[in-house]
Amino acid sequence: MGNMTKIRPYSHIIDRLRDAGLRPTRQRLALAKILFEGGDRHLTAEMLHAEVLSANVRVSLATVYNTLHQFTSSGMLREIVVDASRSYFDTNTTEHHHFFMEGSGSLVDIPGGDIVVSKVPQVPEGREVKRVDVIVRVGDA
Amino acid sequence: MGNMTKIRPYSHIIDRLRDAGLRPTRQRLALAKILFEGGDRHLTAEMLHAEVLSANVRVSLATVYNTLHQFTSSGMLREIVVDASRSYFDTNTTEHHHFFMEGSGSLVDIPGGDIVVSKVPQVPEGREVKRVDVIVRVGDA
DNA sequence: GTGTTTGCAAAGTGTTTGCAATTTA
DNA sequence: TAAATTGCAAACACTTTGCAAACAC
Repeated sequence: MGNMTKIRPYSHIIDRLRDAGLRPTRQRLALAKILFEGGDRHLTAEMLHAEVLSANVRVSLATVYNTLHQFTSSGMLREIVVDASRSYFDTNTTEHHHFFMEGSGSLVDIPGGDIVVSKVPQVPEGREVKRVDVIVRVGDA
Repeated sequence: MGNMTKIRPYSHIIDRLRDAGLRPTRQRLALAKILFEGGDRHLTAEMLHAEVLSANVRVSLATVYNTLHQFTSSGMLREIVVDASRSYFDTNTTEHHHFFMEGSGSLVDIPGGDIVVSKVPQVPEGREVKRVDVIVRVGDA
């Protein structure tokens, strides 16, 4: 049998977009394919833009930004802030944390269970914890 | 006896600047006074700039940025990233973590011992952990 | 006096926006 | 065809930089 990944149809991506209320346009399909069929990834808008272009799909940077935000709003991506001057988008939306390599500016996942955050103090009255981010900053090699 | 805080001389601030190899200029003194005599604070460059101006000390925004970076390099401040697009500077450089109030964009300290991060996985070979940041993101009231 | 620091205004970065043209359903 | 989406270029917010004038020692 051939490589299942390669002959995988677009239908599941199309369904995912439809479920999020987004029309499966050429641009969104190309971006979703890169984001969701490459395993767990951490990309900035510029990185993703360069990657679509190199796959020979013409998409503007503005559309990349719009799309990343739409995907984030519908829960398909999570935005990660490690560096005050660019946003990373993480395709893994399950509970987990990150190593941040200060030299290369790259992120590496730390599986959810591998870090335990305990004793988080009570949140100021009536408020709700949206998320706990743990970033382990690692120096150069 | 009078209020010790009020009559406290500038000499200790001057010493602190000198120890960091920084000349105690009018601008740096005014900024250091706001930063280090107001307890634990979390300020952006713009916030600090507004505050010096309202204390009637003329300092340019460029100098505020320069000074914040000089203070950070010499360990008097710590930079905190919670929001891609602006940096906060924390006058508390001891081990601790933060609540981030998404509505107001404000930070609240969580004392060092109040959160326990355990089982941080081994860092990729030969690298060193510089810092572990825990940010508890809290929704609006 | 000499080297440091400051302020200004210009430049830089990553990101967002307005709107006409294009595409999807 | 009606509504959604795209791309462009301009606008933005925050931050950095170059350099002459002002300042500290």
